[in-house]
Amino acid sequence: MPEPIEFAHDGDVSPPLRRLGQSVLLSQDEVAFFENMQANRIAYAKNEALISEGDDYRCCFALRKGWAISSRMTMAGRRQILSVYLPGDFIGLHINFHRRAIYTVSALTPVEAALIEPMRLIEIQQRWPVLAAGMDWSAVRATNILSEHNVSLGARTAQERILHFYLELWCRLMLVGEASSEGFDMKMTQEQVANTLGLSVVHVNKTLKALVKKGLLKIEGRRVEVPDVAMAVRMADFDAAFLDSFRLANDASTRRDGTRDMLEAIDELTDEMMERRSEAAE
Amino acid sequence: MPEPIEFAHDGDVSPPLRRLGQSVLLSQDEVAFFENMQANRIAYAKNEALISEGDDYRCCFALRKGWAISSRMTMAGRRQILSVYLPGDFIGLHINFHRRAIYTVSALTPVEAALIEPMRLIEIQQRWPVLAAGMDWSAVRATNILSEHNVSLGARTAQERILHFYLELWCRLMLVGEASSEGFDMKMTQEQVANTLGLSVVHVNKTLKALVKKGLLKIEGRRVEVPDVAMAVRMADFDAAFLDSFRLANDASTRRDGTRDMLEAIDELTDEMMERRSEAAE
DNA sequence: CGTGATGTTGATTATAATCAAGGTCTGTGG
DNA sequence: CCACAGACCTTGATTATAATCAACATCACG
Repeated sequence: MPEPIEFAHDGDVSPPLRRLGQSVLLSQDEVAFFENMQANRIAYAKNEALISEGDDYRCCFALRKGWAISSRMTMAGRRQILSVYLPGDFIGLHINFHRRAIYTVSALTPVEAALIEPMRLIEIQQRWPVLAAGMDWSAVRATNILSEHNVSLGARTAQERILHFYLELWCRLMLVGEASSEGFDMKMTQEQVANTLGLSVVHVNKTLKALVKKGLLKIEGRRVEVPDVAMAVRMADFDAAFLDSFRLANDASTRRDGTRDMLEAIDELTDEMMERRSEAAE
Repeated sequence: MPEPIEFAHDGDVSPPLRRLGQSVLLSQDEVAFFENMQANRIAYAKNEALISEGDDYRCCFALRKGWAISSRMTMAGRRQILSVYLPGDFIGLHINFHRRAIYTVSALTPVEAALIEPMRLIEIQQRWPVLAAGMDWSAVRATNILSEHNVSLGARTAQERILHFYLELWCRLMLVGEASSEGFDMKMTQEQVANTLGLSVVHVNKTLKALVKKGLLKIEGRRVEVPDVAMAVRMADFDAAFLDSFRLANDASTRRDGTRDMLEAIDELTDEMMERRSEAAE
């Protein structure tokens, strides 16, 4: 029976490990293997491409520092941002299933990424089942986020969309210690937000102003705060379940960072919302 | 070394197996195991729910007959359809990662589904690696489709969106022998299309009319045809790569159903489009 | 026959895109 | 230290796209 490890400080572990550790109970061996695996690190400058659409380069990354995005170009010349990668996220986990990359991944800020060769992934699947389960969950979570964006794009107003997206980022950042319960630092420009949420820059700008005016957001430069979380969660129809459901090892005892309070608060609001949603359905 | 199996008629195999066989080279044992696994079948009536949002029921299905959809309700009372399941697709492969279902799955037509217990999935992962790889690809493909819908919702006009969606369905149906190179039978109402593509029913109706008028679609009742595939593919910015990239066993020799011609034609158009897209990017 | 679900159409309104112009901030080179 | 360029943000005016509203038509089915 593997014994869960205790870290003196969260700073001791890489963000990817930290995220894995939140969803899965890793043994010392697994931790060692995983941290070791990140030896091969690459730094990317702001705006540099990690993967380009059409490449037949097949490699996956664990994001250690910085933000990245994946995007696709439309023939009409529009860019759609498909996902935002934050520290701790895996990039291109399934790239090996394709002959060539079907999207571009580029650094939003200076980035440090650990390169994970395909062989490593196979090794993990064969020899480290718990690690593999954690990475599976990571992939499932990425799909959940994508689904949630689908709901936003298809069925939410600009205000709801933007607010929802900001809350999502905030939650995700908190889970890797890159945001406090006060707020977070937004690394995306309004244009990038627009390309993520299917809106024009101008409209994003105006909508943000409106949200600030309503007291749903507080924005000073890059700094974002949410004055009234309960109100924001309600108005954005936000449910943290899609970010935080794989709780095999994810109970109170494993969270030593204050993250829990906020996520629990959102969970509570969720129950209330589930009911109201059923009512709305008839 | 397992030997690939040959079927006298495609009708001899279940749609899920047929789809797996297109992406992965299965041995006789694997085929036997997989077909056996589908013993436990459930029939659902039109509109019946296979899985309901909030359920803690955890089971996955292989869809054998009929169409199904997954959807979510917004608090504002809007419904967003997240994915459409066609014969051969897996439903809820990752439902075990969640405490409770985060979306509803319901039958669009009468449905026959094989129930796959969680234990079976674990067994597959441990004992049938090739089968597991095929199912992994299935999951990746589902994510690709979701990404593509994201692009549609965020960066395509109503006409492009609808045309793209119809082409997607056509391709997917051809791969399971439910459509011919002439066209296919649309099982969704205009309202369901609207809820998938983030449009209003009225607008879907008018846009469909416009597409028909332009000669991009031909619609008679449920029957849909695409008079000029090349034109349609170009105008919808359609690239079949996201449906058909995992070609370990997917070369000419494994396709005995005429599907290849059309997909290859689309592939050819794809190269041309890739170039134009790069130009558009600058 | 009704009755309910689906499809169709035109008129009106709302939301967001586009266009155009400035404004602010930051880093760079003179 | 200042001037300048480029990236980003802001704002108002105009236009386009799609939603909403309101009928009515059609069809399948009990």
